[in-house]
Amino acid sequence: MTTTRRELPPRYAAAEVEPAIYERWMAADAFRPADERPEGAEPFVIIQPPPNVTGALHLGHALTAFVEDILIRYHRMKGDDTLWLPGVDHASIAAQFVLDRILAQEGESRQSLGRERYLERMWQFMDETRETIARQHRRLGASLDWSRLRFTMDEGSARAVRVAFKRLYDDGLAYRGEALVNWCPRCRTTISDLENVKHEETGTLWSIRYHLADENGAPDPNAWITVATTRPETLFGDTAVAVHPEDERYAALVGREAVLPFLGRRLPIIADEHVERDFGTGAVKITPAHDFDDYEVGKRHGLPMITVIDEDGTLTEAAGPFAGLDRFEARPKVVEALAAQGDLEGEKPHEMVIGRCDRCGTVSEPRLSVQWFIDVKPLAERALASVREGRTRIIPSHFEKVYAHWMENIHDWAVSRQLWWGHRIPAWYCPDDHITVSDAAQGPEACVVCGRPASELRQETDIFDTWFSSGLWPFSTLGWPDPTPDYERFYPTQVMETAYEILFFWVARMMMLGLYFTDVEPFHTVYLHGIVRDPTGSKMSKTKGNVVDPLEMVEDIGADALRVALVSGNAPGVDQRLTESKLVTGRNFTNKLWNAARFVLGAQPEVAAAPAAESIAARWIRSRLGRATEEATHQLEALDIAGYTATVYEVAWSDYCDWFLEMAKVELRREDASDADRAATWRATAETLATLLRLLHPLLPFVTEEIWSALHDVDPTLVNDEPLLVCAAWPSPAPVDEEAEATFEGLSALVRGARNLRTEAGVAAGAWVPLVVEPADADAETTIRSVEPYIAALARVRPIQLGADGNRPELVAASPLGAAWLGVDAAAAEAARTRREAQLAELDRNIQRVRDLLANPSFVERAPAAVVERERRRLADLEEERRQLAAER
RNA sequence: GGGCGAUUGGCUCAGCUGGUUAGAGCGCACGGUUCACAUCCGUGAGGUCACUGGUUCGAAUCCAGUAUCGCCCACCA
Repeated sequence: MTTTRRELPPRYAAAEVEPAIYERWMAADAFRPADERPEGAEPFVIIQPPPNVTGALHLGHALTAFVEDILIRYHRMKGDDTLWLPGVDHASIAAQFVLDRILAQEGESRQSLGRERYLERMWQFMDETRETIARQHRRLGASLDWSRLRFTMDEGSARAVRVAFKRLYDDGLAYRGEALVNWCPRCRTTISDLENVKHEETGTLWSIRYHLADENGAPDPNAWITVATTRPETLFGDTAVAVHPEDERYAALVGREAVLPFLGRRLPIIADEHVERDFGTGAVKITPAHDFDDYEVGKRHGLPMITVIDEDGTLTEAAGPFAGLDRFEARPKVVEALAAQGDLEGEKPHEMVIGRCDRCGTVSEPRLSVQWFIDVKPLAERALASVREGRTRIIPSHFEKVYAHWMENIHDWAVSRQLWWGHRIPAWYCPDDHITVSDAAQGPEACVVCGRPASELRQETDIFDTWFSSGLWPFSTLGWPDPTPDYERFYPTQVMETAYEILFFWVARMMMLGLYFTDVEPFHTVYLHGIVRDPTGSKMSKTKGNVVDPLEMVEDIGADALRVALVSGNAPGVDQRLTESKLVTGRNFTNKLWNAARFVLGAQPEVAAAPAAESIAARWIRSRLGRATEEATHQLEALDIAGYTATVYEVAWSDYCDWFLEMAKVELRREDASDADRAATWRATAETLATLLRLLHPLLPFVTEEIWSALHDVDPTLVNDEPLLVCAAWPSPAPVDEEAEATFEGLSALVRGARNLRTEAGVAAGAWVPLVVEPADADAETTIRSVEPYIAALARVRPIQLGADGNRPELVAASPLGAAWLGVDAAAAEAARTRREAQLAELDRNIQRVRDLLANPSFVERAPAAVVERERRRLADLEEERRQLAAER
């Protein structure tokens, strides 16, 4: 019977091979769940953060895709009913930011196009970038179910948004009202607390005299109260001056009035506990429309609220002579004018915290305006309880505290945005300003209050914060609010995986909205990964120019290699630096596996296998792979990605390649082997390679698939007649073969010992030297005889003499099978004796340590029996080793 | 001002609920044209696990405190 042969090219050409493999997976429809849940299968659904449509994927996306892909591939192989749904987020503010920039290059702008044409242009832009993102995900190997691709601006999302909002409104949790919000004068929209990023900056603290009003209300040139402010340009909006109620310095002034510079408005001097006596002058100007603290003070004291800064950041008419100036131009001018009239008492640098727009970096402006809000407190309570009570857990767990702290201090969510790109708020106003909220696609038929027909209603022009639709993602993508088959089958989900950076933005919102609308936790585990940084630990950013493009990396070293680089040794929630050496490690690993496969395929004998007894090497590697399977399975179940990676890396490289394949070579090349023996050995080699490929597949999907298909070509039964690895089964652990493992332990110790001796004795690497072994007992002697060819080849020793002829040197290696030494001359042996003595001393130290431990009655009494037993065995092993090393001549 | 995290060989990092002789990759040293792989193979050096105290038979691991670094949250103008 002749065999089919397959050869692999010398180099794994990732850039060509990987896309072709993805095509094969797609053609086989490998990522789409079966039409119905298979009998007995467990659901496993991962929620992926839909990337923003605004551009290309970065390394963070790559890490996200890799972690999730590893988990989903494992669960798919395991036979679970898996779903990993791809999507894209419309990212309203970010998208507008990007499009505005593009338009600017074309000499156009949002304003010049108008809402309708702007949105047309946006859709066009989206169609391009959405495809880019999908293509890049495929290039990374992400096994997403593309048949379920969703977009937060599609009709399903739009309907979910309307229904959700109407329900919140009907339940009294969504409301419209005037309040002070963070405003970005550049983006000209409200931004949420989360989008208002605080920066520590050095500003100036000015002390300004506000003259007291005399009996006629005119400023008294000789009496004043000095206020401290960092924002003199807002003084036109002042409506009071406040001091602390118990501040004796100012007690007499409370109830009197001060006069506002430039405008002459009279400001009551009020007492409020909000004022810190020790800060500045102890007196504060109160500008309720431009400061969150002052706003609260203003509300408490019923002060007027005057807006002096417009939506574009320029001063309003209320600023009198300074009207029309930009807020930052106005500031020095106001200071100058105050100085000119002698009312500037002082200025000093001041460390302060300034809010900036997350998107564009512009200093945000507290601004009084009418907005839609959601009262999220009741939702937050449930979301908090879910995590506290363990119905949803967060990995790593310390983020549970961070989450709790945020939930406990949550404020109402300002959800309206004065932007165009997004879901328009489904609220309609009649001429009497009655509000009608409707979830119907075509809007309400009439005003719910006065019954005016739809034709007289106008819809709110504001849109929703992007995160409102993202917050519905786990269920809106499955068909909610309808009880669709997907919703019934895949909701609630299992794992939500994302970067810790968006814990509040997204995860918290999904928890709150999910619980509120579906009455169940949207996922049971939140897995948070860290940030990928540059080699110096800096965050990657376009402005710093230190951005690594994952797609370039992939073209260079392959998606599998990049995956190893990003995923290995990275604990959840911990930032990592991506270094050149990690990338090289990844590349080398794929290369190693590739070459191992080349060897296996190339070593195929001419004659096909006939049943034969399995060699000790094959038995050992099967057993070893069984243990690795068990370990990897536990690690993947526990979401320990780095642990899984380490396990399979180790078993592939050091066990399969370094030990097993070297032993297989011995079997395949020994002259006394029959064709049947060779065929059997080769078959075991190929079969165990297949098992290894299954274990490695989630980590190295492409290269393993390519090798798998070569094995399949050679003989489909090698891979259990499964043509595609992606659809193949996760291995069930082979039973442990105690005998084979013990034998291997003995032989590997002998080989290692002999290699040590070679190096120590300075034997040339290629030279064959005699080895003498003194077997520990009769069984050991039998065993040694059975593995002699392995020892000879791996340690490059020949001949191997069993039993000492009374001429034992001091330089020996110890092993469970017995002591061994090289047949080299005395001088060479002498050269290494010192080292051997050091080894003995080390052994003695260890023996003493364990003896002491066992001699300690409280250890023997209190430590678990298994621990004591293990120490006893260790002592025996150490003593045996010492006996062999130091045996009398 | 609160809170969280980190501190382990030259570098980058693993070490779960306390029980190994503290690991890996890179780097380093020595030796290798053994017919899969130099993107490789073999051997080796290198760590009082930041510091101080405590709990325990036993601590890198738990507790308290200190130091340095980083992050998050926060309405002192």
